[in-house]
Amino acid sequence: MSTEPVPKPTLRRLPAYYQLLLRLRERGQVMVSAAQMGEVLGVHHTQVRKDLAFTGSQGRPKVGHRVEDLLASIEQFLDWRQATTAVLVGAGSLGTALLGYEGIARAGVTIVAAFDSDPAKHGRKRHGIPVRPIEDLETFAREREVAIGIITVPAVYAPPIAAAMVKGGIRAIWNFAPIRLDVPGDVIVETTSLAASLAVLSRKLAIQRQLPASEPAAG
Amino acid sequence: MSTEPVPKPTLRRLPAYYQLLLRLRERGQVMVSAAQMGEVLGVHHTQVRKDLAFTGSQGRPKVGHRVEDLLASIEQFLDWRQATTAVLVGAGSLGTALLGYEGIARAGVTIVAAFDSDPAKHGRKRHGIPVRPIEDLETFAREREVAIGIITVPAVYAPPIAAAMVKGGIRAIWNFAPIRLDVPGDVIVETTSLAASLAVLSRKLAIQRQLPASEPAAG
DNA sequence: TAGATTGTTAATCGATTAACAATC
DNA sequence: TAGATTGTTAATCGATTAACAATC
Repeated sequence: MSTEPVPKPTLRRLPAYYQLLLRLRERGQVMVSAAQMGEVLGVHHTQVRKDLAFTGSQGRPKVGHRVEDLLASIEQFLDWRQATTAVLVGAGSLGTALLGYEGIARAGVTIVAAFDSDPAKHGRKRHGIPVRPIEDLETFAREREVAIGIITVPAVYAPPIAAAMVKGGIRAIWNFAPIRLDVPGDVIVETTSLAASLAVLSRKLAIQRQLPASEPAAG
Repeated sequence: MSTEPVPKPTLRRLPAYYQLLLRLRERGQVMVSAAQMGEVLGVHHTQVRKDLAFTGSQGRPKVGHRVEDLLASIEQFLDWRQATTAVLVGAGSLGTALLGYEGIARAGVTIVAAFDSDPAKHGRKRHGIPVRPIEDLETFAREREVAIGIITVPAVYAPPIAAAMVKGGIRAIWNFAPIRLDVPGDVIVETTSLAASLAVLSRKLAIQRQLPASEPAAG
């Protein structure tokens, strides 16, 4: 596998390609063109070709790509075949949803424990995953050699939890709190925000409300 | 309110600023500089200034911005003060999490009903919101003049649901399915993907595994 | 073969960062 | 005042789209 830099937008599109390919396979389709994939997903065909090229997959002129090959290329490129363990901190509404999110399993990631500060949740299970006291996080992570930490707590609590994760030897943090996490350079942090997406929607709606009878404007 | 085009990344950062400002206000802080905000959130200070300028907020040299003013500017810019109703289709794991997500209420959006194809869920409530048969979606949307439709179903089911929403007069769709939704030009579609973020993390981890003892690489 | 499709190189577009003048 | 901070203009960087040669 090459470690060549890949545009972040490319990485973000790969799961959409992957899920489309799964659907095509299910329908029995063997070959697919970049144009077809782009059409279904709303991505320019040139863009699709570039993205797929990054994964190392090769197509054949006039024929397209083998669905099976593309699935394998994406899996390998994202290292989804590698079994990886994770813990999640913050068993609230979003956290619980992630515990049941099949996209995590698809990426080869298994959440082996959840942690929460609320004693009422300790010992209970969410989607079959036990909830433990947050004090046990560091020890648990170290002993079980956990690779990924998922943070779904309010922003103020996120930095100390990240620190405990790092102490516990965690290699990567999937952060849902809107705050910068200060970690050593070899620890990966990927921050996600549902609110970000909602803000884009809010703004588009605000503009639409301003322009009642005309066409929608950009921005 | 201006309808000038605004960079999408700017819109996506606004909620993070907003939540930080809420925390600062709670701590009793009255003024804040772009540098401070950028420091906490990991955003370049020039970027913060540009983003805030889009909302129409003005700061004072040597003093900074009033926390209260920034909160008001962002609320107005995103039209969060406007009461808006929404429905959600797909009361699974992610859908249920969204029903309990406080960020939606903060944006002035109230989810008034959820819809699901599973009869076992009909008449039940999730986070206090009733789950109804999917057949009632269009009529409900029209009668209640619902503005936003949230789609949290598998990709194959998303297009017909989007069509029903459009028929029901919905103005904007928040789409969590990895598929393009074909809607009239005056209907807003904003597509979000949790898997996208996980793919970025997967790739970084894959590269880290390839370079065991050296520094992390890009891409 | 002809033509569809791939894959790559060049051009355009958009966002971020740097530089700097304005100002409290 | 001096210096910190704002806000804007210019330069850089990165991603997308267009053009086109290669090829099955």
